[in-house]
Amino acid sequence: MRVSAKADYAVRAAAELAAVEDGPVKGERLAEAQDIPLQFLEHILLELKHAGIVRARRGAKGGYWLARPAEEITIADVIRAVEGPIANVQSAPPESVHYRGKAEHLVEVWIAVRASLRAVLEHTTLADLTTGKLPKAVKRLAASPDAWEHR
Amino acid sequence: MRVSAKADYAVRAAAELAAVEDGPVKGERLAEAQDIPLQFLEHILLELKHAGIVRARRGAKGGYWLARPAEEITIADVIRAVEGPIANVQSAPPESVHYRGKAEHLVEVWIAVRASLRAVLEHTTLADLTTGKLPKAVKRLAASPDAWEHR
DNA sequence: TCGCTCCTGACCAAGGCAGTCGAGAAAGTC
DNA sequence: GACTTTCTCGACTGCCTTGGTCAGGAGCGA
Repeated sequence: MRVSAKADYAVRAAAELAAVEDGPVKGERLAEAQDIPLQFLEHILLELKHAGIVRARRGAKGGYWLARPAEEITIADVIRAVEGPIANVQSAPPESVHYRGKAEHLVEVWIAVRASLRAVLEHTTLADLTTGKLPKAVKRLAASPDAWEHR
Repeated sequence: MRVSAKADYAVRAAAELAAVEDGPVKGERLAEAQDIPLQFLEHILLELKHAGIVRARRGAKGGYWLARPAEEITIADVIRAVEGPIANVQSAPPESVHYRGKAEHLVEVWIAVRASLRAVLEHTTLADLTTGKLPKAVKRLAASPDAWEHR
């Protein structure tokens, strides 16, 4: 139930890419802008490339750029690219686990958990993130003061 | 973004306890009912005890029982007892991280993620779970057919 | 062909995860 | 008081993930 450094870095780097439209940005610049260890970031960018989220060119004037418009890439896409499926239970998708006894309805709870995560992550795009114009439902969730409380 | 075996086990054991009201249940019976390795389960039950969710007595006729009524214990309580805070980013609470550059609004997204998890987990009690009468919002989330799709 | 930048695999330390083991301490039961 | 039952709890283990670093290679542009 936590967001790994890798996922966090990946989203931040992608956001940075979403904000520039003129040509490739080199890894070094992304690393500086977001304060991410360069060599680690390069691994992450490679995964994003393999997932078809980012493109890259080598050599002078090389760098990375988004493969699709920022409006069409969601945060969920980025996280899945580096972390695999969201909200697995015991490394298996929730719909495939089978509960017995008094825990039968637990599967519905995990499904609901996943659905509510998706509701946030699949509807927020990189464009939303860079402009700050988050979807209304997300804004509403983040607006409540006790969403900011620690517990 | 995954549910650990420990959290899953903890909730299942707690659900099993919620379903009996007559006296203590021994660890062995819980382990069998939910198919959980006994010795591992005992560690988990101990943590639940330290968190004040469960009580225990040793000796013949000993066992475990819920410290409070099942209607007053939420799944979030149980998960926090064994896993710590829900939805941390990089092992720190989301409201304490500071983003720069184009990722500034990311903090709101993580807050929204946490809030939406809480909306499910803090409103579902052990009583809801054993009776199958989940909160309406949770039912609604789990009812959508594509909540069950893999992706 | 030279310099730049990405690409990739190997490696590493620390810590978490999912348990197992074994000795003890309390609570009955006879 | 002996005995059994059951929780308590620390130690230990093997494996995997996390969060990196390092070194070399491969493609690109000039």
